[in-house]
Amino acid sequence: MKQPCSQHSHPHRLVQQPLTELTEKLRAGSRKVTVPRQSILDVLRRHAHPLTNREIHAALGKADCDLATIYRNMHTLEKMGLVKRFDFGDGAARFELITDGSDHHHHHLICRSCSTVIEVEECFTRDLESILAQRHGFSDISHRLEFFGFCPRCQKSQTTSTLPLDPPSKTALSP
Amino acid sequence: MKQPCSQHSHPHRLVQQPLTELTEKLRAGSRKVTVPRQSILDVLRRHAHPLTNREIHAALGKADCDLATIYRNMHTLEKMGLVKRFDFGDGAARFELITDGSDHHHHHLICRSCSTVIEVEECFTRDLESILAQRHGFSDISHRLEFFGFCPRCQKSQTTSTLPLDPPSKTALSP
DNA sequence: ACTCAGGTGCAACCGCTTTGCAAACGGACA
DNA sequence: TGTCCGTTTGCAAAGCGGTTGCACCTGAGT
Repeated sequence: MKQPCSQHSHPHRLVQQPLTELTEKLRAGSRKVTVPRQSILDVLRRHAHPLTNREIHAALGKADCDLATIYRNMHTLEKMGLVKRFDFGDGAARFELITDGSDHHHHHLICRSCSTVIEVEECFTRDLESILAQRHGFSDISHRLEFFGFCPRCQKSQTTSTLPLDPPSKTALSP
Repeated sequence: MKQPCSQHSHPHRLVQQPLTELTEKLRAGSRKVTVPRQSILDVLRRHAHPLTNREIHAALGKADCDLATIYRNMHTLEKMGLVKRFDFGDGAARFELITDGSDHHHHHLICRSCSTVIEVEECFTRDLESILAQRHGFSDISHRLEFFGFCPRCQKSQTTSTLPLDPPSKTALSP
């Protein structure tokens, strides 16, 4: 959440910067390049892992906008292929910027205790998808796949306490 | 939702029936074999695919109980290993009975349009799990995997109409 | 039958998300 | 630069899945 000097220097040039391919895509869809949209894209560009709408909202800082605006924009950006939606199963949608224009299919390994996120490049399901398409006549098959476990740090802190064997956490993510 | 003659015959024997291993498991966990619990298990036993809490509630029929009771019981039953929770990504948890006592790991192929569910036995992710455990030091790795697509019937009905190419459905499930 | 931990119904509540509406804004065009 | 129109925004209310506190009820051991 490091923010560049926001109060004093270049106050009117900051928002103009990300006029890259992102804004071009927006215009191509007869979508307007608004301040909230640029700020949201900027926040996502500065974060490696998927963010919830609330996290985006919190990270906006001075460029604050309504939470409803973020929800609406994430739908728009997703539909335009600028952003990808992930579901960690905790009831809150998460979003990642699609940087290079191509999707870059990947999954995540999430700590059930501290919600640390690690990107997973491997995906063995493509073959299975075509098998399923053939066998059941389904088309446009896609999948959702996420991994859950306990990260090294949380394993240690659990061992010290009286490790609750059954449901390891109520507050954090669980599959 | 076929219900056996409920009004006139054997009114007090109907509920007694499912005293199988299920109820034994309940007792083993110092859990009581109550009418709502039996009814819920009975509903799940009559359905092949995962049901939401609302669907279970609707299927209860005469043995109606509060929705909150179902929510509470699904947690209990899940914790006791009688029931398995699935997440199709539409915000509502779904539950399947674990019939034979063993988990029987599987996934689902879900139609994005009509929500038809097909069971998928294959799963290639076990190897990947151990790779991830080694590489990142995570423990107790599990995964969530579901497939989405368009079933044969919905493909046909789409072709007749002016197929909306982008977001195929707003009401149904989408990954 | 007595007793009590566990379970239920009810109603209020929580967090994430959507929506209706009036005002504000972006961008094309004159 | 000014006008215009469709898009977007802020605000507030509501929808929806799920949880919780509390008083009452019930299953099951004695």
